[in-house]
Amino acid sequence: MLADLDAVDIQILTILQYDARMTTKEISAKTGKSVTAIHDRIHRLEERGVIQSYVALLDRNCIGKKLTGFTTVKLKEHSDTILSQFEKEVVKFPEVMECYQLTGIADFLLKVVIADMDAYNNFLKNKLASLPYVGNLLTSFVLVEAKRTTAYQIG
Amino acid sequence: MLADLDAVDIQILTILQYDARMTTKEISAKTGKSVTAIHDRIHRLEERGVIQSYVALLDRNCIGKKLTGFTTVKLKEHSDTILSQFEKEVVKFPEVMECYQLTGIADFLLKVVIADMDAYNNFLKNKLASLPYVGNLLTSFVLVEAKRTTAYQIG
DNA sequence: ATTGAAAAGCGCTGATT
DNA sequence: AATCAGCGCTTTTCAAT
Repeated sequence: MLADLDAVDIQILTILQYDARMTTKEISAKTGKSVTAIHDRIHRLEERGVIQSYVALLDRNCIGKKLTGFTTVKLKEHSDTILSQFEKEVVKFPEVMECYQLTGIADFLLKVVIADMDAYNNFLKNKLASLPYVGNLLTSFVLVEAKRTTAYQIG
Repeated sequence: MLADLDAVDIQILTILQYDARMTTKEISAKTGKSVTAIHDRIHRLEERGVIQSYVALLDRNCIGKKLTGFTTVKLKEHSDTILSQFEKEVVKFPEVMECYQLTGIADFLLKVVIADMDAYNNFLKNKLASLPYVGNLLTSFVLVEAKRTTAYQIG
């Protein structure tokens, strides 16, 4: 599962995490390796699953998602069945961008990205709270997004 | 800021959010529009900032990041200067993937992705807690990542 | 494992309808 | 808007070291 990566692999991954449109030629120039070598390495990184996907990141304001919130969820019961049943249902909501089962005070943490406060309220009342065994809900809203990256520092 | 997008734009954005490597030719086939039309639309979506970037997403297990945690931070004082000073410093840590200023119980929420529990402990003690005006820290660890997507549902 | 060169496909532009 | 043609660049493959 843990892939052993040499310095060139790390360079490639670091570049592609920030700009997936960089050409093999440009990466070749930056690394001092040949175009084919870069091409092969990228191909192997994809095959090994180190690179999972290439995606476009959008500006959420441009598509009318003005509000981000984090909602912690406590369930009323905690059997494996009930936890996984909740998980199975909650991930279907498109507003739920992320869902984590956590240690500590709550059972789940949801990151919700949505149009506005009315929509959030509607999501909580009509969608989330209507799932079975949902107990306490506690929501905090994002005032400032100081940092959000998908790029890991490698090595 | 809010871009008005027609049905074809939404189709394009939806596709590229999941697979940024799809060619204009393929998108053309899926949408029934010409290749040039798709090309122009993508170009305009990039220029308007609707599409912010194209990135590669990695499997964090492959690069040795086994632990994800959420740490809430309360500061001892809450002047604008102190808040923005903290923000400015905390976003420099590469372990901090996301940092939000929140409403409610805490001042900041950090998403931290890191090698293991020892590294997290070290991060908290030697990096985070050493920033000025840091008060209470509360961390929850991710047991299960049930959903994590970068793709918004549009429209 | 890396290289260089050749082949095929894609992005991009401009002209035309 | 769509089609077509054309150029350059990129990807991809192959033979060779």
